[in-house]
Amino acid sequence: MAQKPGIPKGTRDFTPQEVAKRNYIIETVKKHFASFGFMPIETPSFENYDTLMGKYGEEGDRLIFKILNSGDFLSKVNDELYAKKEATSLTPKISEKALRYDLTVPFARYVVMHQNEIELPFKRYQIQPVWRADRPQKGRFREFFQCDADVVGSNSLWQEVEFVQLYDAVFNDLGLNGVTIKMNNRKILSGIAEVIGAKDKLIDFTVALDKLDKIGEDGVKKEMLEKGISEVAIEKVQPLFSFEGTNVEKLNSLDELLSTSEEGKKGVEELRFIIDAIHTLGLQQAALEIDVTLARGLNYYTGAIFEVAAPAEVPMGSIGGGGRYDDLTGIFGLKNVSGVGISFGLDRIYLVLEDLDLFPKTVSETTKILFLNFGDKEAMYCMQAVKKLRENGIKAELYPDSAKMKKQMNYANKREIPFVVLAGTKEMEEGIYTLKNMQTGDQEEVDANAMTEKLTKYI
RNA sequence: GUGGUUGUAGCUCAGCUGGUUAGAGCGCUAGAUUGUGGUUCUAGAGGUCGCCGGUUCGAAACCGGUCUUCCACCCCA
Repeated sequence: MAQKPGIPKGTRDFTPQEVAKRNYIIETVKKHFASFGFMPIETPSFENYDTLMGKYGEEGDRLIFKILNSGDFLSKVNDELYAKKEATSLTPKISEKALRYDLTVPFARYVVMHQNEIELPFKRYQIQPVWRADRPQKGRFREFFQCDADVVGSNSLWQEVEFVQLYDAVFNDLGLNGVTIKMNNRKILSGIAEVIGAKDKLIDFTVALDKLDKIGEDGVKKEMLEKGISEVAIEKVQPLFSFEGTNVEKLNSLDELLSTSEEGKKGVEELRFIIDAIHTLGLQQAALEIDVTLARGLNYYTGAIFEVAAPAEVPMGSIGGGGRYDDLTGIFGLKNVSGVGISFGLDRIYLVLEDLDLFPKTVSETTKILFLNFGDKEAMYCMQAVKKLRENGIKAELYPDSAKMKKQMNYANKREIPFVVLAGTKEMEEGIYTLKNMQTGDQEEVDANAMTEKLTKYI
């Protein structure tokens, strides 16, 4: 009985054309990572259950794919626990491995495990798939790639400055104009919460504020009230709802708003340093913008927060993000090591480039020249030329079967191969090849050397 | 995890308030064309109507469940 083929939801197959385009993005990102001094590492696709759980909040725990233990895993569960049918307490008993959820936590684990062989500050990049048991929708998959660059072991704000430049360099190279690099600082958010007397509600406060552009001022206020933030407190942050102006103007208003908060002032100072530096150094095409509503990844970011928005004309969420975490390795026992990093969302960048038709036409080009097959004798004659072309770096191939000419020509056509060669008895006698240009339809008789030269020039 | 949406030929989709033999375009195969592709013409192959169950004399169509697609929420790249 034939099985109906399928793949799990939220996963995808990639065609040769898609792989070529994805590789183009990956190669571009890698090139710039390397030019900024980052070195590649790789970590296993699954980690110990305990390494991942509890690192991404309650929501994150739910979205981690757990791997069932091998063997008769249920036999070791006691009846009482089993009878409770409670996933949170049962899961750790039947699973001790889980699929990688992001690249940051495995990196923190890596740093701690390899601390004696690492030279600080350590700059690494990592391009690997991650998995989330999320419900898929546009630009959201259950298996997707992250491209991360992080530095650990340096508190210097120059790192943040470098990351802004790195974002700019990559998106500029990809020809993606009009991206906005949004920046915020956890200390500013803390400061605001402190000033309005809602320090204990920092997370609720920022999650609500983060939705400003989505649900509007009234929606945010409503949510804040529901979360138990007082009306008086909300009144104090009124300026945030209409936070306009240049970056410098925003910094000045923040200074004023946060004058009574030490932590808040520190945050503004950090942000000012980065903005000033970028202002002096300049960016090629990206816009750098302070966005006080930015609150992503709040579970571990402690300083800078980055997020990259696609050009306004594309309906797509963030295509990159990152931030600073002062003590990420602390949970694995290595204290006082600060890290800062950014991530590129490969799958979403792909969709944006596709949408704007920004992939170079050459990325998916394959074989340049196809030799038609008229029989074994002729094929052998062709293979000699094929070999020579390949030695000269030209992608060439012979049609494997002595099929009808129409079929072979059609094959070349479908694959958009620009040249075909017809070589039969006549050509073999004269030691030449009939070279046909598939675009113009022109044909000419050339010897192997002339053909190689012509193809080399064509490329 | 919550709410909605989608599924018919390889692909994109028709298919009337349930009615007997489920269609189109594109693609595919063959021929017109024995060493010349794209265009044209002719013929042909190809479907458990996502899956399971129910209602009915009768289900692609109605109902329930399930899987899948896409969307919103939650959250996030």
